[in-house]
Amino acid sequence: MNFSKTTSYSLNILSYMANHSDENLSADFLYSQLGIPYQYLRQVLTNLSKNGFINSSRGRKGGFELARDASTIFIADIIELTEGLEGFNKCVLGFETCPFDNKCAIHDLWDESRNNILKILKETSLANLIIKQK
Amino acid sequence: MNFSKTTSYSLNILSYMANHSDENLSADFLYSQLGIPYQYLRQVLTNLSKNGFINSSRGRKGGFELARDASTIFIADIIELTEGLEGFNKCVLGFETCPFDNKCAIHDLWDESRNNILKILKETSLANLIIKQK
DNA sequence: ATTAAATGCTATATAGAGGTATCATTTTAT
DNA sequence: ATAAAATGATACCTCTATATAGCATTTAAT
Repeated sequence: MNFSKTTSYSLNILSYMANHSDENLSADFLYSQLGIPYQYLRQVLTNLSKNGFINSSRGRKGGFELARDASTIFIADIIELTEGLEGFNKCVLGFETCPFDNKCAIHDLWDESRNNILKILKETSLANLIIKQK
Repeated sequence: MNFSKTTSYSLNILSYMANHSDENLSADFLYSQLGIPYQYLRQVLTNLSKNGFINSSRGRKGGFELARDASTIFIADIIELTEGLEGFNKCVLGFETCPFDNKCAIHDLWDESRNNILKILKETSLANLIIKQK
């Protein structure tokens, strides 16, 4: 019951970038700042780049930076990329058709709480993270 | 962002048993009722048995049944066994010490929602599942 | 007693997430 | 031009959750 490491890594990278916008950040530098294994960090960065969250520039002085304004990148978007949001639409008991007539006893309570979380994820942008932090 | 299959399997098995208390259920029969791979089902049953959730009887006419009253077995107890509840005490961004001064921007909102879920898990017993179903 | 039906136990296979290593390519500084 | 510093791409390793298989042991029915 947790987000994957890849999701955590991605969120951390992007948060860091949002806090250092207009700076070109190399994988080496990010490695020194975040506690992410170097080679895996590289892969995650590639993934974020290929999917339009960040831009990359090659060669000396190359690096990465946010591709869009931090206010337009929502946490849910990132999670959607890294592990999908399907988990938020599933029965607690783990079956598409819940054995209890497609609606087990805690379905309602569960859905309410889970929808709260989903709402947070969809409404909170990287910019929100920065602003609220300060 | 989901419970493990082992957790789902365990919840399903125990829910089923709560709905069929006083019946001795064999692995073969449970296999026919629940969609759980047979050999893995056996392992999960052994795990539940070793940890006091169910009793087993060997030999012909052997099988499994709840070890305690359904009202005393809470969903959180089961999850604690199968995958632990540590995930509910972690920072969204996945770090013990959140980069944002140990309290990132969505920490509060997040904790509230997550605590709601945890509360549900701790307060809902197998008996509640049956009762509410009817 | 013997057999059938059940669990107990344990070894092994498989798939995917996470992590490591290396070479190719691009760009900048000299 | 050349070397250094960066990303691009890709192959492979490792660990764990999940799944499979089979033998050992127990119990009940005959």
